[in-house]
Amino acid sequence: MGTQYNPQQIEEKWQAEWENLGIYKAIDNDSRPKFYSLVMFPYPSGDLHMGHMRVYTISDVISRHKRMLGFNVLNPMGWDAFGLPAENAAIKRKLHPESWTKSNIKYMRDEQLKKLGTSYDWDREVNTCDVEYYHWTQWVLLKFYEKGLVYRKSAPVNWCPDCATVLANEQVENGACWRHPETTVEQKMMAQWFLKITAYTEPLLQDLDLLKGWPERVCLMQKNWIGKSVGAELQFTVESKPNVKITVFTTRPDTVFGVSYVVLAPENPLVQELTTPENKEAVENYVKESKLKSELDRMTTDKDKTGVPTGSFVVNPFNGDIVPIWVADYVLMSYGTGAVMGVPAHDERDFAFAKKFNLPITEVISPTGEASGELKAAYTEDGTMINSGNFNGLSNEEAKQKMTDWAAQNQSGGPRVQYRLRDWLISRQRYWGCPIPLVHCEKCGVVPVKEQDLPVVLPLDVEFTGEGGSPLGKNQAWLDVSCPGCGGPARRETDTMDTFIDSSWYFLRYADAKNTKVAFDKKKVDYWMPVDQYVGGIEHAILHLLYSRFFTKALRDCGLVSCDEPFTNLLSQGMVVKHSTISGRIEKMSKSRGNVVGTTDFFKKYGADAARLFTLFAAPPEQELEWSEEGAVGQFRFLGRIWRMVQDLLDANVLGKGSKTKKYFGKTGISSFEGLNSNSKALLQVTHKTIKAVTDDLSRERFSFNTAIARCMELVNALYGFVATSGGGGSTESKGGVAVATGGQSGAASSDLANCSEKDKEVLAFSIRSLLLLLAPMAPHLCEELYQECGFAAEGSDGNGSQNGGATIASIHVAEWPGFVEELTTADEIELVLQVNGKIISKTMVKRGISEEEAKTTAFEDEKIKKKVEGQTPKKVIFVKDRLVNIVV
RNA sequence: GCCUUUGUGUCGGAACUGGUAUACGAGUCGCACUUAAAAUGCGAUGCCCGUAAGGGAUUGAGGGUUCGAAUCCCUCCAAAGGCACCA
Repeated sequence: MGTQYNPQQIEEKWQAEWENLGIYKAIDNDSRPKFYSLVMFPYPSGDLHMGHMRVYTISDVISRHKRMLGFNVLNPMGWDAFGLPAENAAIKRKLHPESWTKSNIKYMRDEQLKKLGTSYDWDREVNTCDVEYYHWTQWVLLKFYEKGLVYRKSAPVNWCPDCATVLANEQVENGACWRHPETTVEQKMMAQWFLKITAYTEPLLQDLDLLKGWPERVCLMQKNWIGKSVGAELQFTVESKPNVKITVFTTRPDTVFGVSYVVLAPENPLVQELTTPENKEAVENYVKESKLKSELDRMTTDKDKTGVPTGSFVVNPFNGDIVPIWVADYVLMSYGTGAVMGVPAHDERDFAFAKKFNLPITEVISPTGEASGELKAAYTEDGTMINSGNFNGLSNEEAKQKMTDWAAQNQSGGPRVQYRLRDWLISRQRYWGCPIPLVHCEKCGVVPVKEQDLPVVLPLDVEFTGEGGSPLGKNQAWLDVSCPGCGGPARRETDTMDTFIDSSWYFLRYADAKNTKVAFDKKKVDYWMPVDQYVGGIEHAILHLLYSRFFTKALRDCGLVSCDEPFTNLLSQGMVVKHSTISGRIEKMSKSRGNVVGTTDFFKKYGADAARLFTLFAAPPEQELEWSEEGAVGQFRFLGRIWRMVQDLLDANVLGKGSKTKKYFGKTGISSFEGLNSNSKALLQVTHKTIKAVTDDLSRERFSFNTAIARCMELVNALYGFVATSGGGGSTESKGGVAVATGGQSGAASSDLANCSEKDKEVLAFSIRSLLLLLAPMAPHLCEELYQECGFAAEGSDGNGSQNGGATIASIHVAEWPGFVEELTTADEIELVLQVNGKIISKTMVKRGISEEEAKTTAFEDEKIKKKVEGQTPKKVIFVKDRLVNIVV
């Protein structure tokens, strides 16, 4: 029997065995309570590193724990396989995107995810670039088309020159492409396909309140992204053209008496119409200049305000004031009405603009109710209305309401809600994506492909030149099609879908992954959905999570699913960072930073269990984790410590098949101190305490894997102490109520254990069994191996059943999660802290559950306390049960 | 500029609803085993004063609430992230 812990010898063996046994298969419509555990599926880029492994480890531990708790667990995996890198690899290395993607998937699945010891139900694997999958992506899009959620419009769009395609607003960060932070996004006017996500703005916003299991910051980010502003629309009639009105949106209708000008965005079509001949040249130049500016330049807040007057004027409907119309690029055409009213006294931007161009500044809200003379800055706080006609004297909050009402009654506007969220631009001028199932007919216009003609298959025989648009546009045979409407000549849409569409419904397909008739069976989806626990990176706080919420609501309205929200609970794990020798800083693990730790080498050297444990132990899941070789080796040592102890006990016939010790325990195992000596009692107590603590740590409220492992380490330390003392060598002393060993050696001593009482050995066996069960979700291979070797597997049977080699092997991963007895989780003696004025003076051992009276008496009898309170009368004595007595003098 | 989060030993981090600050691990040191090293087992280890017994300060800084604050409140400082001319 080898006593060396060698993960290589056990890990692959068990991975194969688990697959054989099929213990990770989810069962549709099972009677057990369901638990849908989901992890954001990866893009098959080719090679996962330890940084990637964190999210899979966390999600896997949750799944395994739930399985042991008796849930019917769905823990699936798949591939977000359409996307640019595949296409770029095709251009660069002359590989077809399909073969490149497929070989990456094979490697990542078989050599990386499986070797991590994950518990996926691979029968439900999905791959978004498989025609069996994207067939249904197209089908879903057609459903949305029927609902009027898909439309084409010509609009200024974000163009990334590096990707050679347009991007959605959500994919633009700081004016640059989300994939190419160095590449400034250009604005282009193009006819593009959009998904009407704005039809769901309010539900998307309101239902954030339902997401109690989401991190607050994610909800907040979505809320900010949706950007609801409640205000009013006000209309200003053009003085020279009474039939032309300028509509502005404002959140501050209360400041309308302070309007000293109105500004149009340079792109506003009214600019041309309202510019007087003498201002024409200046305005045209200004508009031309601002078009040349990049989005990024225009967005910088701290640059000087620019603008030119149009020469026209408008009438303020409230007070009849005549104010000039300006053009300025601080007003954006894409938000609100593309026109704003300028109130310098109460808006910082307007204040800067008015100062620069010497426009009047009229104060209409004052904190004191009196005009404060010359303002040095805009006053944006609340106050009392002044200089505002009939509204004077009101609070500005009241005035907001009353003035909006007034505008509505006088045909000059009314209440209006404005959102920042805009429709989702979904077309991409790229090849490696899901074809859009629409055709362009000369006669009929845009016509959807008939359902029975789906899928529109992406042709594989195309040429990749890397220049001049999508290869689809050059594939004449694919391009030509007869119109589904009139049968006449028509042309396929050459744009493909944004890959975020593929990932907006993949979690539904897992419920019924192999269905060839429909996208998914509604019954199955309704059984599994919503996802009970989703785990993924914070980078998708807006993008993927908002899109998926939208899809779920839209599909619900198509009658295809029943839930309102797809993901009940969300865990956003932190990044894995490591010191980079390139930058000299601690940075996110990535190839370009040269700080990656590969999986294969690590698994070979220390095993997947050690990798998993370190990832879980080094930091709480939401926090950043710094990879450290020493720390990881520490976990390898911990596993070795368990391994050696169990092997020694097996060799000594204290455990395992050769022993007479009881191997099968009920859910709570040994649940009484009866007949135990002090050593066994202490060990049993630590065991129950550990079961309680780990159970609590793994619960959703905490997901505190790091402390769960720490608790297991304490149990192992206690076990070593027990073996040493009970074995004969060394003596025992009590420290904090727990027996600990001093001296003695485990290896030699364990053979002495054979002479221990059966009762002691039973406690030891129970304790070890509990340890293995608690650690099983986190270190699945080692725990399974030792569990089987000890013969704990045949629980419930008479113990003679075939174990290794037989068909009836009961894996630890389907064993029942251990229970505990509350009374046995604490020692009967506790340390009572004695304080004077909140300072610790003394400590003393007392019985657990000591009464207030007794505790106080004990405190006043304590020598150190006596000395401290001597000659003073206690004002107050505070007692906290089983914790402390505090004497206030 | 606005919003959010986080500041605890040499390092990663514990301390759940205010009640023994520094669990667990890493590192370092010592002892045992060994011809030796590694591995392993055992022990020590936040800081200052002290030979010791013991004492003192301490959870980014300062203040407050409380018998008692890492934890609650206020101000400030630092770091990370999000939003950013959104009217």
